[in-house]
Amino acid sequence: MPYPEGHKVKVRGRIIESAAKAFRSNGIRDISVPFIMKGAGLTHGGFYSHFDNKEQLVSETCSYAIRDTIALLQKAAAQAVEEPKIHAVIQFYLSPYHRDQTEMGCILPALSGEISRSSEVVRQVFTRELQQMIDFVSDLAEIDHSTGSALLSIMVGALVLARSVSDSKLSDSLLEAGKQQAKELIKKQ
Amino acid sequence: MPYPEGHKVKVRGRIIESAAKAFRSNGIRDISVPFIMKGAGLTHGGFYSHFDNKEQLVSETCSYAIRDTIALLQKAAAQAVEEPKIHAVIQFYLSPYHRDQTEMGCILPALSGEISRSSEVVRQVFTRELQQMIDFVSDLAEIDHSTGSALLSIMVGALVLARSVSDSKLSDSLLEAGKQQAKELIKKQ
DNA sequence: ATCAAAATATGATGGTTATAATATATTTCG
DNA sequence: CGAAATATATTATAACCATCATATTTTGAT
Repeated sequence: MPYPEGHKVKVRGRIIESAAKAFRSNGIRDISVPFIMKGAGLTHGGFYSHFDNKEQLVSETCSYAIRDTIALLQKAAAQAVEEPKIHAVIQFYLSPYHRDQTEMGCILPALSGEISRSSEVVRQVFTRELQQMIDFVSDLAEIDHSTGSALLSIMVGALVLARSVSDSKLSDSLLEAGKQQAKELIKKQ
Repeated sequence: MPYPEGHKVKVRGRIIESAAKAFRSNGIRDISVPFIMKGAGLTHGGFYSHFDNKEQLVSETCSYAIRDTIALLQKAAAQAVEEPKIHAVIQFYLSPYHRDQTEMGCILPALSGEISRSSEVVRQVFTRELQQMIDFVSDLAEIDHSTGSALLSIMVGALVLARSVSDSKLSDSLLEAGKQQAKELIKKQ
């Protein structure tokens, strides 16, 4: 059994990380397998010994990236001292920083458009992970899942619009409006 | 001057309509120039006598499609009899019908992900039209533009998530939650 | 009917893509 | 140190794309 224990698993992980970065800032369709492999420090040929095809990578990357996003938001929540944790999450999510750092942030605004046109398999994976995301925000805000869904919707919608707009003032105001109403939405319950 | 008066303008319009349909249900990157031309009843070669390049078509199609969407929502508003017009718009926007008829609906959930990664020119056009959209919903709901932005955000976010999910129950509940909170959001003012 | 202009079609080019087949390099174990 | 196994690289293929150059068709005016 040549090659160190778990070597392949590690490389596979690196490919997924590379894909997650690339997909977040450039979408799925615009990123090629060779480019992803280069990002993992490899050449394109080896790809198919790790994954059956690009679709499988997309599925696994989605799953990874949402879990990664939840971890990121958990960290944001942990930073809260006085304010409610959910406020810290909203504040971070709809910050100019998160808007501009597409490489690291939540995949929902970046990829959900493309996911909606993806294969059943990809969408199934996405569905499972989105549930987790809804659970996370609902629990944190101590609201029911319906309100939690709406909270996530406003966060995703505001961020995706803020990113599409070329006028920075309008972009900022979309974030601000989203933040304000997201907090209102929680209060009501 | 051969060919009827305004012939070229009409054909150009048909190309844009074809592009709007195709982009809405399949995204920009996944739709080729030959495919768009076929949709307009033409072959690919003539494309470049109508547009400088694909980017220019994308810009004009964006502009057209948002104005088209506003018209669609105006029609929905006109249908309202008892309820406030804005309720009718929200009801339509977050309906299963609108979720499933990607070919005709609003382009924001379908394309804003890709727009955010598009060229400055495209994003400028998008910005101008999005402003119109915010004006439209704000005026209709008689709310300020900040609240109007948030209203649009929740509508877009809920629809894009509802479209990405493979479980129809979750999808429906995302729409429902969005509708409910969208209406709450207006009430508060 | 015919002609010239305008619109469209055909065909070609250079690039990129996902994927597969084959070759090479790397590592552990004997 | 050397052999076998496994991971990675190289090269190849077939499809598709945006764009361009050239040919053909369509049309109103003569």
